[in-house]
Amino acid sequence: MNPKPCSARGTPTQPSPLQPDTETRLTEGDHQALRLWLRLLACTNLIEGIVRERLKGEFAITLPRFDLMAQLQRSPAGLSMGELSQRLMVTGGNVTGIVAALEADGLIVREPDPDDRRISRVRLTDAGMTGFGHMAKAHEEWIVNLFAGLPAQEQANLSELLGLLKTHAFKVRNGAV
Amino acid sequence: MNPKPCSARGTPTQPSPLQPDTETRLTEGDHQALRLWLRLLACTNLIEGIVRERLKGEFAITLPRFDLMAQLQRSPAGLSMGELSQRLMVTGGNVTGIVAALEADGLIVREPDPDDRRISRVRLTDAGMTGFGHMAKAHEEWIVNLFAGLPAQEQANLSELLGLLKTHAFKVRNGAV
DNA sequence: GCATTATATTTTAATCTTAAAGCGATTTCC
DNA sequence: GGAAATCGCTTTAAGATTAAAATATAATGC
Repeated sequence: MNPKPCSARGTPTQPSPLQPDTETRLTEGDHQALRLWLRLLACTNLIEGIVRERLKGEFAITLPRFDLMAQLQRSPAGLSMGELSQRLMVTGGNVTGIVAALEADGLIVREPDPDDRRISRVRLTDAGMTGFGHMAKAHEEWIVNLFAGLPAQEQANLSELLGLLKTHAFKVRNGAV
Repeated sequence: MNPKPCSARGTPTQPSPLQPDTETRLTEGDHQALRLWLRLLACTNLIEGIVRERLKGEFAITLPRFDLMAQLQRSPAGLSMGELSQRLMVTGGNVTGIVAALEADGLIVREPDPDDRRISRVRLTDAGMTGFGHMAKAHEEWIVNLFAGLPAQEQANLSELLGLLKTHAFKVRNGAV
């Protein structure tokens, strides 16, 4: 049996993050699925850590703020807090905090909805649009480079396998298995 | 171009977490690597969210605490704070907080090192060992079931592809590409 | 021996995150 | 038209996380 840990972020002792290799924690006899899970986790955390680090280092922005701006960039007419919550798949209270931070930086604005006084409409400012354009371009390049270790055919393969895994995991979560 | 977001946790508006499907945010013309990255992220977050939810629901424990106990279980002689920090790949300050919480629950103990007064030695209590045994057994079963959608051969395949991806991403991070 | 440097840990301030409670505004339904 | 339910959002409390500063101990180098 020999139980194993199951998460992995990306930072060692004190300074500088990034160095996730969850797999060092493995022993003979572990179940294949457990090993695979730790590798999947290590891989995702490695890449996510790199993206976070670069966003912070090159654009002084956090990943959650980048993600929120990405949603707004795709909806130029603006989104309500609730729509942001759904699309980012986080709680409403979380959106409240991130929106407040971006608004304080002048990257987004909130306007009252003329028809429903419960609703706030959020959209990018001009500064937000310009800034996000630069970030998004760099971000896409990072991802393409990080995945360049796999030829296109292998990428398609990986995507296929992950699709199967996701579909099955969804079923398990919803009690359908 | 059409820049995309790049993270995904697992919770919608207000209550109940779990529901990550980052891929709904995709548009025609996105680069293959970007689509693959979002799928990888969605997959990992889906599974991690399920594990967190079950650990909380069935054992009233968080994932970071489970991971820390897993490390101690593998080192019956105990580990220092610094060793825990390295193995969990988180900062020392983070370990301080998690250890404090587990100690308050009586699952672990901290003892001074007889030779070096800077060092704290941390190990599972009897209650911690017993409790972790149950959790680890359930945890492994969850993972096996979540991955049961892929036959063994496909799992080996996925592992292989992730290995290549991880190796390449490491190189990119370290400036070797 | 003593000053300097290095090591182990904790503390602090920020950020992100959730769940739950609270507050207005709107809709429903007699 | 008014009570009740619902909806949209914010606030609060708890936890995880990092970076950086602070503290205490140990090791090194004259």
